[in-house]
Amino acid sequence: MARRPLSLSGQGPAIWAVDPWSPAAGGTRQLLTTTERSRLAAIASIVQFRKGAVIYREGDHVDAIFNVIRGVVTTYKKAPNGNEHIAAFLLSDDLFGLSEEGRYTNSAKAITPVAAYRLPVIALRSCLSRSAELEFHIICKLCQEVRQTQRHAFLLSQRRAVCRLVMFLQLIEQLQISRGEQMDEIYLPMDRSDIGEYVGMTLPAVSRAFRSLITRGIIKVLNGRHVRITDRNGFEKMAGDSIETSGIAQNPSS
Amino acid sequence: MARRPLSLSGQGPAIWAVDPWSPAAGGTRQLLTTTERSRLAAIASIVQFRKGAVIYREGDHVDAIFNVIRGVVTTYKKAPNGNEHIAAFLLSDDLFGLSEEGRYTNSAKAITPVAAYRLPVIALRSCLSRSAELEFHIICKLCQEVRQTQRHAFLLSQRRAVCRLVMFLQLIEQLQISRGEQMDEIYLPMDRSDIGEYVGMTLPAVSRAFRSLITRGIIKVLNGRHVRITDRNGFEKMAGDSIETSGIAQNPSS
DNA sequence: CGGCCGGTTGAGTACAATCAATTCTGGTGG
DNA sequence: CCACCAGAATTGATTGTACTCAACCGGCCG
Repeated sequence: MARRPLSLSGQGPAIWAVDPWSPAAGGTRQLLTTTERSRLAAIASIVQFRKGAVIYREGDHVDAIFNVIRGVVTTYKKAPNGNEHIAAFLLSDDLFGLSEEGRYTNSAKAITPVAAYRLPVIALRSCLSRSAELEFHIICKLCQEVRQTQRHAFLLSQRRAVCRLVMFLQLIEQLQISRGEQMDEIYLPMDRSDIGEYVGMTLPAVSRAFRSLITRGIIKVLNGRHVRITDRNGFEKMAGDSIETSGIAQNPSS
Repeated sequence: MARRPLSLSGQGPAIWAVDPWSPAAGGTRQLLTTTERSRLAAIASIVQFRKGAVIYREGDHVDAIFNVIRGVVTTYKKAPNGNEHIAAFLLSDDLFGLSEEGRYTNSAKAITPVAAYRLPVIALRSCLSRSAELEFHIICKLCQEVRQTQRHAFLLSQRRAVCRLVMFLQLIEQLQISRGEQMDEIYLPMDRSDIGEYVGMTLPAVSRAFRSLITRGIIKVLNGRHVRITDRNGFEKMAGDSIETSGIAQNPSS
């Protein structure tokens, strides 16, 4: 909430993504050059939000987009029946503030304490129009965004609950690996309810799916938020099974 | 399949989308100027596909992206259990060929006869790097893409089948309205099976959901592919209900 | 006419939603 | 330090919905 002029934190806005076209150009990395970052810093301010704070609401007039520095943000939408659906988790170096005809298409809230750059669209647009290079980097990030959202949709299309949960864990793990964080265990910055709203199941169902994986010896959960995969093979298998509840290896006929 | 040098069909590649930031700048419209289109035409070739033809496969090396001229394309992914999941339906003036590190992230196939521009990425990149304006239009289109994919995910997060189907019909209707096609009835260019793979249900379930809407007098189906909404009010209601099977108007307490 | 394909319908079952009770956990104050 | 509380998370019992498998229909083409 507290908005203050850009101080000396970081080197300016940052975008973490992968070039869609260069084969394996170092995988995911920082796309912006230092000059681009400082140019963006010139138009940005830093904003901070407490855990739980709503950053904007669906339908609000858009005058800025955001770039996460620290913490976790979710974008979400209320279903007509009252359920909330989480569209995405945004981590550091992610962008958020997607809009349509000048209105935000989702609401956004901080699920941890958050610091972010606030980039006014007017200034940003003129900044973009002067640099094809910078725009190209935005294009790369947007492609990343589309891929991520497609993976989310793919996850949601799975019928079995455990399967959805496993794919979710894979998603988060992939995210953390690409950011170079610890690879031996998965850290979940969100609570069970958030997970449920993301994977399209109720809170009890999330809990049961976790239990199912634990009793099968596939994962181990430490503080509720630290997950360690104890049976990588079974884990991957779990992502794509239809009915085979236990290991009753039914022959893949046809 | 038949690739031939660009002839005199159309005025070159086209992109149909909405500027995310200008409030109601004419809604969805043609983003590219005629000079941009002819500049792209210079590097494009026209390709055609028969109904059912696979255009590329997930994991193939990427050397071009595509811009639909006529017909309908789907991008899809095979689930580990064998189910196919449709990520998107692409219509005229849409782009497809999303990739990651030089590999297509989905497969693509024509579900009707299709004509498309084929834009080699190498040429396209150098074309983009010379025009910030053009890149900005691509950015707008990508934002559109993200929104559309988020709507898809939102649809998939709904639990009731009829609800998903109604949201699907709304999606298609919205698409056709924004393109200025006939608004009195919805035309479905895809078959029931495709619908099922998009909305995450089995073919019988799709059929039953249609029947449910028909017997309730909410829609009327003509040739299987032409849908007319006879009870707009009930239709919208249907999009967001939890259990209320019939019209047992239970008071919206709280 | 017979087969094939897209689509519909029917019966039984499995999975997750619902509602509700209970445990666990972290934080607060006595 | 412990009792207490509130919120998060787990577990239990029941019900409903959509999946599965299978039969059936209607149009189209050979």
